[in-house]
Amino acid sequence: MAKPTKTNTPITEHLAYLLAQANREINRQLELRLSKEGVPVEQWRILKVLSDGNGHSMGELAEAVLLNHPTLTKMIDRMVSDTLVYRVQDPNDRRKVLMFISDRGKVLCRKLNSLAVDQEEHILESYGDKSTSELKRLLESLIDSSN
Amino acid sequence: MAKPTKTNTPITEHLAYLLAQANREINRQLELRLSKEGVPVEQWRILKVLSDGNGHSMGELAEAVLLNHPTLTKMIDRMVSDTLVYRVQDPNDRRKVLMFISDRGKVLCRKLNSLAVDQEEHILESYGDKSTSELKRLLESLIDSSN
DNA sequence: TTGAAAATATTGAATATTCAACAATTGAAG
DNA sequence: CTTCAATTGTTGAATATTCAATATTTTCAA
Repeated sequence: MAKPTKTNTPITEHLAYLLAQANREINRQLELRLSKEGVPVEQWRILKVLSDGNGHSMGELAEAVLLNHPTLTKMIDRMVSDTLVYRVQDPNDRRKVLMFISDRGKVLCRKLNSLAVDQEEHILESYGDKSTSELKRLLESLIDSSN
Repeated sequence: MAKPTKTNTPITEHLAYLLAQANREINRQLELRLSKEGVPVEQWRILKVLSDGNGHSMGELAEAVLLNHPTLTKMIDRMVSDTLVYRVQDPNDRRKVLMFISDRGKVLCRKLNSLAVDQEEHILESYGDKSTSELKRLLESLIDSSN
């Protein structure tokens, strides 16, 4: 008795592919909005994390904004040039650098937040309240289960 | 009467962020498996799309594997060097190039498929059957609603 | 207390991606 | 038909990312 031949799964049915596709699409839309202020998505994330007013080390930041260290260092260099953020050496551990958001950064961050909120609202409209919160829940739990 | 102050949404609650995070994690795991054969995820996708044996134009491929044209061209150059795929000029429209998978490509693709299936099974175990299929359904519908 | 290992951030070279310009072909309007 | 705009794919320069090596500071064991 032959085992039923496994139909070769098309790529569009792989979870990894669906995630990549959805991520790409949503990110593209967000990028489009944020480009009104000429800011890449990653910089918005950085500003948002720093906008709690606390100092965050580079390692912490890299983790939070999903960038690896050297990439973050170079992006922060640009943001320092633009006076959106600034570095302070951690007095408690001088290996570390603490990043802070500047006043200019805060102003920009508020504008970006409202652009991002626009997008979320747009998604809620076309995709629905229920689906959105359910999707978020499932994504969180997937992320959890992957650690 | 003051409108209730909107608590500034932390970044971890944005759909765009959750998608990026989940995508990154799942992709990292897949990358790890495929690295056993020394092949990047994008090349696996290309092989998988081409493994239907039909010719696919560069534009079609770029769309399917989520790469933009110049990036795809250069990746295909590498794959042609590795004799995994080959180019044929489309006889019906000589602007187009049709890509085909080679025998060597097919052999590699089968190995990669089984590595990818391993991963999907691993996800099913830790994350659950029900959650996985529900997540896939929601992602598909999000992608649909974004077009 | 000293010295080796670990943690943290940055740098520079190698690699990859993207943008804009280009070349070739097709389609379609006049 | 002819010409001009649109489509398709590639190229080269500019930009960004990554990997490996480095410098600095801290931790901790002997």
